[in-house]
Parts: sequence; structure tokens; C-alpha cells
Amino acid sequence: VVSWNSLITCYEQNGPASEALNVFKKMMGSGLEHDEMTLASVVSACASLCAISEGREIHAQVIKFDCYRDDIIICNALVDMYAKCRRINEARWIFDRMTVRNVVSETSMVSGYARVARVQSAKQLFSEMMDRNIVSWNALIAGYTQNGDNEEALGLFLQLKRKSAWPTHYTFANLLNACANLADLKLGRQAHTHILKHGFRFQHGPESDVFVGNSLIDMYMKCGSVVDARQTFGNMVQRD
RNA sequence: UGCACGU
Repeated sequence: VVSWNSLITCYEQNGPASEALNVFKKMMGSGLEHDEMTLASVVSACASLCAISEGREIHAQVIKFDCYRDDIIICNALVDMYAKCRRINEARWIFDRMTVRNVVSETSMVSGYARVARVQSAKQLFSEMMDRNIVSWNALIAGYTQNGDNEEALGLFLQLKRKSAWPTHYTFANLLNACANLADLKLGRQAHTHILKHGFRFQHGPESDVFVGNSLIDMYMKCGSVVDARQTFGNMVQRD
């Protein structure tokens, strides 16, 4: 079971996620029992594929084996799946009925609300959260930029800094995205300087620099500065 | 061996 689970998780995280579902079907065909780790990964695969009907089948299994009903990770995965498939009301239904919730459940709901343009609901949920980590902040900031509230997104970033939550490359990509949408070159340059000051704090491997670099290029292009974009491109250690 | 955020 551990080998199957590892394989499913690997496909779910590195793609193609559809292969995670295929492996799961094979696993079931081989007469093995799934455990809570299998289901959490498979539900997460359904979420990235928006495979709502497959997801519902797994949901039915979870209800059938009711030992999984109180597994917070499985419930979180289900909430996230419905939220990603824009079934925010179904996500909320599970969320409301969970015996224990944590920052992951709440963050899934925040980004789910943002996805269907219910920014107010996202904001309210965020403000009621018991604890917020950097991922929750990132989710709400992304929600604002996705819905065109770029000033709000920038404001949140400033708040985040005051709260001394440490930004990640997701945070910076969102920040640059807001600058790009505003097409404000001066602001974008400020953001760039700010990011360079934090540069040495990246702890997520060399990958993160590619993400931030791409966002910088995108931002400069949208702000109309090909020169800055080219220079950033030239300075990047890695490109994709 | 399992869940949440950006281009």
C-alpha cells in the first residue's frame, strides 16, 4: 500500500495528475485496500483535474468507510476539491460540518471564494481565521489580484509585512502581478528593489528564483519597459 | 507514503 501511495502522490504532485487516478484504479483492481493517505492524494488529484464526478465517487467512499469522516486531512482535501471545481457551496457544506478545522481548511475556502469572485466572503473568512500563515495571506492577495482589486492586494502586502509574516516567492509573484495589472512602472521598480532585499532569504531552492524572475519579466513587459524586462532576463541564473 | 497559495 505504501508503494502505491507513493506512486499516486508522486503523479499528483509532479503530473500528469490523470495518471494518479489511473494508478488508483489499478490499485483498486488489484484487490488492495486503500488507506487515508491514498484517499487524500487521490482527492487532491481530482482537485487539480477538476474531476468532479470522480471526486464525488471518492467522497461517497469516504462516507461509506466512516472511519475517515473525522480525518482532517481527507476533509480538507474534499473541501479543496469542491472549492477548486467552483462548487463553493458544497465545499462550505463539508467545511461547516467538520468537527475540527485548521488553517488549511480555511485557506482552501478563502481561495475558493476568491475563485468565484466572492471576494467579500473570502475577506470575511480570512478576518475570522484563528491563525493565518503565509499561505493564507498569499491566497487572499491572489484573490484580490484575480478580481482586479490590485490596490487592495498591495495594501494587504503592506499589512503582511507589518505582521512580520515572512514572504515567499508566491507572495512576491502576487505582488508583481498586482503591479503589472496596474501597469505602474514606478511601483514595480519599488517592488523589485524590495524583493532583492529579501532575495537572500529564499529557502525554497533555486526553483523559486525562476518563478519570481518570470513574474518580474511579465511585470516589466506589462508596464511597458522592454529594457528592464531584458535586463531581468539577462540576470536570471536559471530560465524556463 | 496523505491536504491549502502565484506566472
